[in-house]
Amino acid sequence: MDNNIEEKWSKLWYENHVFEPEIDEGIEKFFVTVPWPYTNGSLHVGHGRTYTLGDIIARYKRLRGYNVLFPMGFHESGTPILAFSERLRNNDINTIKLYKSYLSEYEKPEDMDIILEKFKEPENIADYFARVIIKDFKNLGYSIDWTRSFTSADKFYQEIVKWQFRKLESLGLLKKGEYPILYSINDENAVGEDDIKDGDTDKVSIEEFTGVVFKGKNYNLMAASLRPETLYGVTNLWINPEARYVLIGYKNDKYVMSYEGYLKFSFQHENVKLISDVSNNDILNQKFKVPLYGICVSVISASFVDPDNGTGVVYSVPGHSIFDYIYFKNNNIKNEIKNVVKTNSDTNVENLVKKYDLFNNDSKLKEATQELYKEEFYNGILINSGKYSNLSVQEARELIKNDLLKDNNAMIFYETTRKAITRSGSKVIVAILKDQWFIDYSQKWLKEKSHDLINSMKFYPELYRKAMNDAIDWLRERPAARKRGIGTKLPFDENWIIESLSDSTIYMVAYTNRNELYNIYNHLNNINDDILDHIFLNKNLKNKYDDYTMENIVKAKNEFDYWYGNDLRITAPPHISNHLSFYIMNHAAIFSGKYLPGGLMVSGLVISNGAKISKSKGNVISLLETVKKYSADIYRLFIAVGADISSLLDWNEKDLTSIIKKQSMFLSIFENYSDNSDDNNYIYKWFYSSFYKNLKDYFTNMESMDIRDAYISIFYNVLNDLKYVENRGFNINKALKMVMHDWLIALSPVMPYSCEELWHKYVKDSFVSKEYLDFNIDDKIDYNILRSEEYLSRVLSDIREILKIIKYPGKIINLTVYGDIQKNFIENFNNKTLKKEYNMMIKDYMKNKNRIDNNFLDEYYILNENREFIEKSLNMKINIIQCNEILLKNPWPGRPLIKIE
RNA sequence: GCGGAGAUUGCCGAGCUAGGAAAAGGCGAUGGAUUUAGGGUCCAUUUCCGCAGGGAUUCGGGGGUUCAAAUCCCCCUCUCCGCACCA
Repeated sequence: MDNNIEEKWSKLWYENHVFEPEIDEGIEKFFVTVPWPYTNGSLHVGHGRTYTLGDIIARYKRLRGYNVLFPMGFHESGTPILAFSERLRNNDINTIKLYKSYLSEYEKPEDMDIILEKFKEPENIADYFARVIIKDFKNLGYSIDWTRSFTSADKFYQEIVKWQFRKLESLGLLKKGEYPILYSINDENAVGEDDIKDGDTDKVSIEEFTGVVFKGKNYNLMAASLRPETLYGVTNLWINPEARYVLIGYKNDKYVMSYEGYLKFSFQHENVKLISDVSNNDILNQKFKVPLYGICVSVISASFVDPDNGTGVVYSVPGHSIFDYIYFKNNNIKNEIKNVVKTNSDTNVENLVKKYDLFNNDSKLKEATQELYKEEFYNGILINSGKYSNLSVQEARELIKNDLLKDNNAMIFYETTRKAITRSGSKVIVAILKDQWFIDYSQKWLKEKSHDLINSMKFYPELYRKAMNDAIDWLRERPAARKRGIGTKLPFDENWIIESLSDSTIYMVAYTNRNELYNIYNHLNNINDDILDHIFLNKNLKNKYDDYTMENIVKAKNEFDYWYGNDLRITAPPHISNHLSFYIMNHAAIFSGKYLPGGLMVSGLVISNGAKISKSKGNVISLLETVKKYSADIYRLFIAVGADISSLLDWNEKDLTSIIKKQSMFLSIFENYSDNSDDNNYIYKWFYSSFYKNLKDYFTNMESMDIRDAYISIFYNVLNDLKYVENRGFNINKALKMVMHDWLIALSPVMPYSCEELWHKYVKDSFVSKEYLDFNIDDKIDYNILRSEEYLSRVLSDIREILKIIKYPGKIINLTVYGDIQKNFIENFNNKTLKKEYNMMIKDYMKNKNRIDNNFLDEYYILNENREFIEKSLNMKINIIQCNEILLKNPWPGRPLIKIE
């Protein structure tokens, strides 16, 4: 199908408002959504799966007679667009390269620099890609109602987000608290994955250390540890002889730690004061008391201590730390080594040192440490640890940590899981945000409501219902606002921007009445809560509004009442633990009854040529490129039949080729069509029945969203049937003519362009995209005729099997079909009214019993009707005989006797 | 580690929910047909054995339940995904 045809229909659909539905109380509505795309770049073949599935379902529901709303908007919230724009402003080479590659799909080379220049303003990136994505989606033939489109940066929409947050607040779901974040000291800003060097490939996260306080005469030492449960095994403390240590004041007490540690600590606690530097000798000359345990230990220099990890002070547990143990042995330190954790295995410090030969080869040091920690964490029991003895390591760790914190013997110290710098080269640490806003998803009433909702929804495939329920249980508080990024200002505190996933949980409501809300906002410059309460929650208006506003309010409410409930939302698995959970929980919190989500479809991931799609693998294939190269219908066909919805779909040339072949076969059958036949044969009746059997299977499968199976029936099987008619020597045009009308409608959800073109050429001058398909087709299927054809092919295959085994060439085939004798025998045998003279048939009957067909087809007639076909297929003559005697070896229904001469 | 999904033929993948002659469909391979240059299209074959439509063996490994197990139950091995503030 050439691009001109696609363009033509795309334009005509748009001009004729084919996909812009209006309220019609007489018709049942169906409201389907897919997540709005994020507009920081162009889309690749993987992105297209969800959107295409959405369109296929929208189109299918339309042909089933539903009033279908399939809208689309754009997500512009969050930091990535901002970050990309900033990098362009900084002339970052990789970012420029990336955006040039996006632009090269759409623009002439000479225009690119001008556009790139504009991208230094973030909103231009968002606007630009929203525009090209619309173009991509139109090219793909999506039946989207673009008149209801909006973005998360639109002012009127942000009124809804604010309303939503005030609702959450009134429900007691908003909270404030402390929260650790990744932070750049130089930039004085929170940093995300995008801001960190190699942040996407080597993830940085936050680790919680226990900063244990060792009391001394003049000041305390703070040693940050991940394993507070080993406290009773402490033999000494370590500091680095080369590092700078400082004395700090905090909460009426004095502490010593490395300078780097102090910097981090000061971002995690309030009112931390740097007093002075402290000489290493001063520290080394003192003893410090181990909390809880109570003994005093000395401080020893150790070069392996990293001043930029934790506090730069480490407590030494040679019994359970391989680093400490090796340093003990290498430096001949005589302190007693104490064991405080017991496991049943041989995995302990000494054995691991031997196993990996760590004294001579420290390359495996980290690995061995991991192995030890894992073993002790999961299987360890505390010993020699005072009142904590006999507790499991997991219990003891929590308990000791809490006991230490309670008496100010420890403070929480956060550290990054690896050393990280931003793209601009400044250091990334963990800072504590005061007054972080959270949405509290941990509340029981909300979890219960959400589970109820999930259990009332439809899931495709079913397995995601459990995944969804689990995700809801696992969710706790979620930070819901950030200090920067594109988005809506938090209504209670304008210094905060609502976080980008939290501003997109109920946005589908605005698809129903986008234009009216837009009007109201433009007219009033805001949208009061009482208006939105009225429209969305059916509450009474509190204020008086002018006629224009009232008109829009009434219309907006009608639209919402008619369309809402999002009947089906389609996404990918990575959304389960975030977007979909928020979607469900926010709806459960705010809405009820028919306005709650109706169903969820989760489609598997798309890979490309066997590998995960990523820039580094070089297998990113742009959606636009694909459509240009192949065609929208080919892409859509691949999405529909390439894999089951739940399984992963591999985009590759080989599978694509076979789909292209099938599609061009389909097109050429139509191309060669002419209405020229008055031929009559039972094969046409068979084809007709078989077609409606396939259509019936199509309906069954589409109703349960098994799109692949549905299209194997209606596309592949029907094509094969047509070929079969042709191979049998009959007229393919006559067969095609009988089903063309219904076939094109049924295929149109997946191949809208081809079907639209063929429909206009051969059927009539209306839009196939708006045609309905009759669901009641049972009376069009003649099962007897389908069985006849099955019978025929079974006989043929039996004959072939025999021919294969016998080595001599036969000339004539005698086919003896069952007669009245056999029929009567079966009936009488079942009724136990068998006469004596038939007894000799019993043995033969029993032997073949489970292969006998109990539909008594007129086999004599069928074989005679198809005599020519059989003879031609086998290149042999056949004799057909109807049996009328009692035999030792009988023909039975479905199993004629075959004798080759 | 926890939670989830999975292992079927040369390969990709159905079948498993409701147990009843395993191998749908596709790709690849083989043979044949076709005035097919080649790619194309069609027919057949593609676990093994078989000179009559038959038989045997198979669904990651090992047990069990059952007249009957790819399917239900238990154990083991291996693979993939998620584990949080990021769209």
